[in-house]
Order: sequence, then C-alpha cells, then structure tokens
Amino acid sequence: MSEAPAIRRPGLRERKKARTRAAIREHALRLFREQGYDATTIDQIAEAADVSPSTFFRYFPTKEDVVLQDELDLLTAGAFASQPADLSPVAAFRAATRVALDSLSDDDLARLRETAELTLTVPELRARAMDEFARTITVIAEAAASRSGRDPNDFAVRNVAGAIVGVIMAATMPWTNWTEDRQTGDLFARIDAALEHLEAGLPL
Amino acid sequence: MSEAPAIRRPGLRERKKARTRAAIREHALRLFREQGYDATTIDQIAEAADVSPSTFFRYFPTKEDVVLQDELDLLTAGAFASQPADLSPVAAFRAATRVALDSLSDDDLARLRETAELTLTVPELRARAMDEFARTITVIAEAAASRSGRDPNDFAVRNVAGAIVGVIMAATMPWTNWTEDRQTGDLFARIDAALEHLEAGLPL
DNA sequence: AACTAATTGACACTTACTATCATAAGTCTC
DNA sequence: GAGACTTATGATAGTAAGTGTCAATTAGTT
Repeated sequence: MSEAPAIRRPGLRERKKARTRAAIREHALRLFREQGYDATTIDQIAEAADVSPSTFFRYFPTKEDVVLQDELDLLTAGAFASQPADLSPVAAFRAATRVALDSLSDDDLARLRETAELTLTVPELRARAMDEFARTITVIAEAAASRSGRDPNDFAVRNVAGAIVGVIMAATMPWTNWTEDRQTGDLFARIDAALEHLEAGLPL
Repeated sequence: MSEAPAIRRPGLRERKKARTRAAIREHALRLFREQGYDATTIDQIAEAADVSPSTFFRYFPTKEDVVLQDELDLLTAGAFASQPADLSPVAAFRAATRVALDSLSDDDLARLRETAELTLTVPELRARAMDEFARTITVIAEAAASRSGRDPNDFAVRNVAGAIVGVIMAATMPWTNWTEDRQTGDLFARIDAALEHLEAGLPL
C-alpha cells in the first residue's frame, strides 16, 4: 500500500541534495564575509562544506552563482501579473515589488541584503548582476505585455521595462562620490522612491 | 638648444606603443571574428600580434578589455554638456548622441559595430558591458548636473540618467524571442527611437 | 659612448573551470 | 532483505586566464 506518496515526499536523496546545497551556500557566504570574495577559493568553500571541489561545481556552475540567486524578480513578476489592470505599468510594478518583499521571511530578507551588498561591492559580481538586470527587462516586458494584452516584443513595452530597470539600477548603485551616506535610507526604500519618481514622469 | 619639442612630439616610444596596442587589438578582433571569442586564446592573439603573452596583459588587463573600449560615451558626455540649456535632459542627450556619432570616422564606426555585436553575443562581455552602463549612469548624471547647475549626486538627476541608460539597454538588447528580426532598423536608430519615446513620457 | 629608465619576454605560479571514470550511496523490484 | 539499476560523489588530470618576478633588450639622455 502507501501509494499516495508516490510523487509527494521529496525522498531522502532530494533532501540530502537540498542540505548540501544550503551548506555550500552558507559556508561560502560566511567565508566571503570573513575574508572577502576574491580571497576565498573554491577549495576553501568545498572543505568548509565538507564536499569535494567537484561537487561544488555540480551545485553551482560558477563561483559567482553562489551569490547571484535572484528569487526576488521571479516573485515580483508573479505579483506583477496579478495587479489591477487600471494601474499604470510602473505603478503596478511598484506595488508588485512591495508584495514580493512582504512575502519574504526575515531570514530570506537578511540573506538578500547580504548578497546585494556583495553584488554591489565585487566588480565581478556587479557585472554579472547587470546581466541579470537585462534579463529582468525581458521578464518585466512579458509580464506587462500579458497584463495589457500586447506583444512582449513590442518596442514601447520593452522600453518601459527598460526605464524601470534603469531607475532601479540608478537607485541601487550610487557608488561614485559616495563619501559615506551610501545608506541614505533603505535600499528598498530607495528603489520605491525611484519608481515613484518615474511614475511621476521624472520631473527635475 | 632644441628646447621646444620637449613636450610636443609623441616620440618613438609612444608611437611604437600605440602601434603595438593597435596590432594586438586588430588581430584579437580578427581572431574573434574568425574563430569565436571563447575559442581564441591569449597565446594565439599574442602570437598573431607578434608579442609575448606577458605583453598582451601589459596593454589590456583582461581579454575582455580588448573588446570593451567605449570611447562613445565619453564623446557623448562632452557633446552633452554643450547642448542648449533649454533642452530637456533627455532631448539634450539625444542630440549629443547624434553629434558624437557624426564625429566618428567610417572606420571607427565599423569597429564600433563589430565590438557591439560581440558584446551582445558573448555572455562574458555582455556582463561587463553592463558594468559600463552603470558607469555611464554616473557620467550622464554628472553632465546633466553641470548643465543645470545641480548636484551630480542628486537623486532625481541620477534617476533620469538611469532611465536613459535603461531604455538604451532595452533598445540595444532585445535578444530574447528574437526569432530573426534582430536588426529592426539600425542599432543607433533604435536607440534614438527609444530616447524619443522616453522624451515623450513613455506612452503605451 | 656611457648611463638611465622603460619595455619586453621567459618562467613559475595560482585559481577557476572542464572532462572522465571508478566508487559509493540511494531507489526500485521481486 | 538481496539483487539490479540509477544517481551522486570524489579523485585525477587537464586547459586557460591572470599575477609576480627577474634578466635582457631597447629607447631616450648627457
């Protein structure tokens, strides 16, 4: 008997994999925090997580991918699609961001902040994150298109998505002439303010 | 005697360096074109340019930097600052782009197209280019600030710069669901259209 | 021609990442 | 529970990017 759990339970294998993955990630982030990203080698991470270097690469294609796991924009995209249709795309996206952020646990939020900090600091990661941004343009464009029944490849739709991502970039990375304020309000608060400004038509 | 030419002429040394640099760059781009970016090694480039691998790294810190040499946004920034003050920031930037493009020789333009193509194609380069975009936000913000006498770190100023870069990104990289049109008009024409759309307030 | 400073090439090294293969562990069937 | 089957793992060897050092060459100077 016991035919129900056929698909249900994760199974020992899956659980072990999830634990291994989490362990690698945890130790990697800790080491990055303690010694810096560059100074930490894959071998060190593997040893700390008690796996072989080979195994590290089976779980994460590159060292960068340990840090860059943007679950947030997927959540946002989901929440975006289900916003009331009478909102402008920017307003809808703004609301969706709030929903997505609220859905995160404190732990998730803390990790998100840490990886965000790393991403802004390490040039290597910053560059990769930008590639993610570019992908995000497409994601937003698709969500916006499905909301308004337009083509996701429509030039205007993509352009709005680009502007959204652009202001987020600007709000996220004010890293030049930064003397010290670099935390003028919360990161997410800055993003929200940027979207608000865009929504208002970018008045100077 | 002969005190005048002290600072004037480039000198043999400088000229040779410039030639070496150009040779490396030229052969690298040719090899990338012929065999692809990944398939081309530093050793091959060095051999083709008739220098040692060490020398390659003295001229270019990384393999990526051979491709990524955005002189364009510097030109644009210059032209931007000298636009009539009554233009909106976006309109001024649009005009500046045109001026900068017109100032390029056909050779420069051809090379620009080639490197742009590479940059869009190779993930590694795409990621790095995004980092350049982020830097461009700051450059634009500074130029816009000096035009209007505001602070370059002003939130609103940076936000406008972000939106400009964002729509450029969107126009430059429509690489998903791309079936084939990927050249809907010229790259630069697309950028101009994107800026025009932003200038008009991003109507849908 | 002799001296100084910059450019170069050779060498050795670290590290990220790939490919392969044998072993060990989890899963399924009877 | 013993077997066959599948999947995860670790060891090993290899490639290629990038760094540091040092001796030899080459350009500029007096």
